[in-house]
Amino acid sequence: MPGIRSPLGVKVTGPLLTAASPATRAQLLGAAVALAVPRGAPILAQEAEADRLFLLLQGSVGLSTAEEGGAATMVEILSPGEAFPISAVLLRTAHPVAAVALAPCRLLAIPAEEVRAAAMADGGLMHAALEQMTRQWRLLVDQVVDLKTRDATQRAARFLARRLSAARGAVEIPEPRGAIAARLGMTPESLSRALHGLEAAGLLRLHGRRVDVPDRAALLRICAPRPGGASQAPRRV
Amino acid sequence: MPGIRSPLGVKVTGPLLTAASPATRAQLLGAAVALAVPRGAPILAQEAEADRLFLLLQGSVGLSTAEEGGAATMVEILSPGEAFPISAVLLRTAHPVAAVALAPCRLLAIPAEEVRAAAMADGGLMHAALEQMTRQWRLLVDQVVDLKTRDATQRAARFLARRLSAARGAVEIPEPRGAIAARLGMTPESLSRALHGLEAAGLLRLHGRRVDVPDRAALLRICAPRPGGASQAPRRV
DNA sequence: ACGGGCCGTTGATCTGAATCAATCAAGCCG
DNA sequence: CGGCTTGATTGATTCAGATCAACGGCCCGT
Repeated sequence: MPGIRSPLGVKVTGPLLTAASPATRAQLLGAAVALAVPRGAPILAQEAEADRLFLLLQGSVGLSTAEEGGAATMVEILSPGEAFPISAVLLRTAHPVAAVALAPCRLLAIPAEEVRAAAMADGGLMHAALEQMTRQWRLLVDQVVDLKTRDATQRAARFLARRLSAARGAVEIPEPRGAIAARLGMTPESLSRALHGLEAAGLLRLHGRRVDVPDRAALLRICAPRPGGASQAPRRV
Repeated sequence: MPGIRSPLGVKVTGPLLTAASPATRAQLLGAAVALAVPRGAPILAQEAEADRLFLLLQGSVGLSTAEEGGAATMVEILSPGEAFPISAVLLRTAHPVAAVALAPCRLLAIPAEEVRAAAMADGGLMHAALEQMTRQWRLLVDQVVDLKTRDATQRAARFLARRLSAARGAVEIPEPRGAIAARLGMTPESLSRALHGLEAAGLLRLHGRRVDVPDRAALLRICAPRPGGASQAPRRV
């Protein structure tokens, strides 16, 4: 996908804006404000109404929920190119999850009013928004399946494999271990053990925040669903 | 929400169609075909391209995924009023989950072409589609939080409480126990123990497929997140 | 350079839920 | 009406992963 150079001089990629017409895109980018946030900074409070649409250019943003009891969960980790919170901005509803920077981030912020006006005028943008929500839904479906049918080691292996585009190579993990563990539904201790177990099996090598994966296919081979999981659907009810 | 009487004589409710203009709605309902399917019947195969949009009028439909290994997961259980697969129909993409009747169902099927044409012409329908995808996304967010932060008993209690509209009353559970257990991420044995544990605690009474709940609030009180769950987000990284 | 706090790792123990196995209730068909 | 298949329940056992606790390294600021 070709990058689009905004008036701010930053390259903008991501499926949402590329689906808009050039005129719409120029309009939106003209209203955009670039910002940088340090690791750990809150970007969006839980249940807040979104007055801006954020485009993640660099870094990593975690979507987490905290219940009154104090327990928090990392629901999703967003990578560069993603926009959020799409539906909260377009539908004028509160966003049920908080967004926090898990690594130093560069973001583009577009006023919600502009985005809504553009979506009204440009059907392609609305279509792309539906595509993005569908994509987010599918990612959560995958996560639910993972949580229900795979053990901790398999979930960790899949997480790394998904970050690796090529068949072999290195993955950068800029997020703190605790955030990854929360995203994967386990404790930091369990994540550490899973990762070191995979290293002991020769499937990867840990170098601080870099992980070398000699063979992505081998990593995924570990992830076959457990023969008898907590998962049986009624066959032929 | 007022019911809309279709040419087929069935009452149609649900947020998707009520958002369309009367003309669009009449057009879609004119093309609709009513059908009834028995418990256990497949409605939509996994990864299939959807040629029809289904509206669930009565019964219960399960969305499940099966991986080659044979393990299956119940991702979501749909109630009357829901439409599926919205995004697969509108975006012409394959639906990643299979749909199966968990109870005898009455459905309305609308050809995909009609729905796409209507969405093109009627902006309200597209908007409603985005709303519905957002709703589905939020339901999955809730499910992920449940799986990560609540134990089996709490998940079972929340499932029942969510089916109960009033503060007290009876819930009908037409679905087989195995399907519910799969939706909740546990085995049928664990679900049985959780349910009977709640009954022993006086929070509900089991009568076959009917469950009496004397106090919904008490049921939900059980569900406070575990003080220290597998859930800590990085605080002030 | 030095202290201190935080993050990640490692070890020991405990527990919730899966698994294995058997029983029981209930449709359903012949 | 009785046998048979299927689903729900109960019990015994096992195990993955949470919890509790301690340690080491790294980065921070002074």
